[in-house]
Amino acid sequence: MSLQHSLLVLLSESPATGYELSQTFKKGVGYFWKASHQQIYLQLKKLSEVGWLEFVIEVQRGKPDKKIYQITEAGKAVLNAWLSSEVKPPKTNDALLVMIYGGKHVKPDVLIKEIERHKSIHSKGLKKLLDIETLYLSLSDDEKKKYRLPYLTLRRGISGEQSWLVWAEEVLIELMSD
Amino acid sequence: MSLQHSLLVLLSESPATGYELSQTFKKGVGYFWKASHQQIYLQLKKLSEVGWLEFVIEVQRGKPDKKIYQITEAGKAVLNAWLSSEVKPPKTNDALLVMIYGGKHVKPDVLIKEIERHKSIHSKGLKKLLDIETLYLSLSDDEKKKYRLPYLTLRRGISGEQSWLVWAEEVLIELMSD
DNA sequence: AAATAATATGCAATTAGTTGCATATTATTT
DNA sequence: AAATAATATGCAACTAATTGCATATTATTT
Repeated sequence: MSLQHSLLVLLSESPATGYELSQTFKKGVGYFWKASHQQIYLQLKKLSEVGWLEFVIEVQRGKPDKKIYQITEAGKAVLNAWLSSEVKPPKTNDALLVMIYGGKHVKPDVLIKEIERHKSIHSKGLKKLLDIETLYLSLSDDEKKKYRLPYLTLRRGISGEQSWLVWAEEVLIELMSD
Repeated sequence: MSLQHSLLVLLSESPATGYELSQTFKKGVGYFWKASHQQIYLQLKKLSEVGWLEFVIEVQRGKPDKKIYQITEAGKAVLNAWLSSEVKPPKTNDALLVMIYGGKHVKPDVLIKEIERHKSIHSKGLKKLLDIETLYLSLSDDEKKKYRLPYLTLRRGISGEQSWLVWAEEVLIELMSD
């Protein structure tokens, strides 16, 4: 179950609160992992109970207290073992493709509308990723070296979105030629 | 929950057994939906109970009996309503990207080996999809028209694999330049 | 000969993920 | 003023998916 490993990877970089991690998934690395805040808190608790994470509580004024988690040596050992293991490719379950597959039962307009809506979502997603890339490319060479591997994952996020958008254009052209 | 809708879409094409549907997901349309046979049987049972599917039992010699499911009129109505609804884009949870993101904790060789392994899996997957495309392209124009929309989904399967393989090459070149 | 695969279906325990709800305070928007 | 968002954490019910196991027979592979 790789949510735990995703959390360990992120925390191996720097300590963080559950909320910060939730935001990271929402805004930063959602192109390769997504999880609800409830799931994240649940797993952080479990990881703490087995000793792979520890936390300090920081009291705040005007806001709830923070629990800042950081990875333990045991957590690092587990993470390193996992990083040397084999993982399964992700499974694809894409409801839009199911819709297109069965699309002969509805009018092309219906499909076109939904594909346009998804196109808009993907375009926004791509823009976010390109903004992150712009930020990365503005770093000094030393800093770039530090984030080289995360940048490679971002490249996948970007290339995946771009290829999706190219395909969506192909589909729209085909549907509109009716 | 779109496994039910995936099953309705497939059965709107022609009646099938749970086993055949399971094979279809394994060999034909796994690029946009995957499900275990247990999950498929569970959902077929549910869909039958609510009247969206019905089945006939066919006795076989030397093999277990078959249950051939087909969509009902109620099922078609539900499917049509769903085909006109909005669906969410799929969520991506890719453990290989998590590994690459945290890859500074292991030697490049370790990452390279796992990426090569995934590359092999993806290449085989692409070859399967290209074989299906070859089959489609060998059809008569009339038959092609019949499968035009499923072919568009296949195009996504293919373009997704191709873009992944291009990206993987980029990553390997970067990792091997160390 | 034994193990595995294929054909076909299914039970059930376990794990993973989703959704709604909640607490409490401040800031911003409607 | 009321509603919503942001900051932060969390409980719990429900749904979805995974995994292991099972039945029974034949065919193929080791």
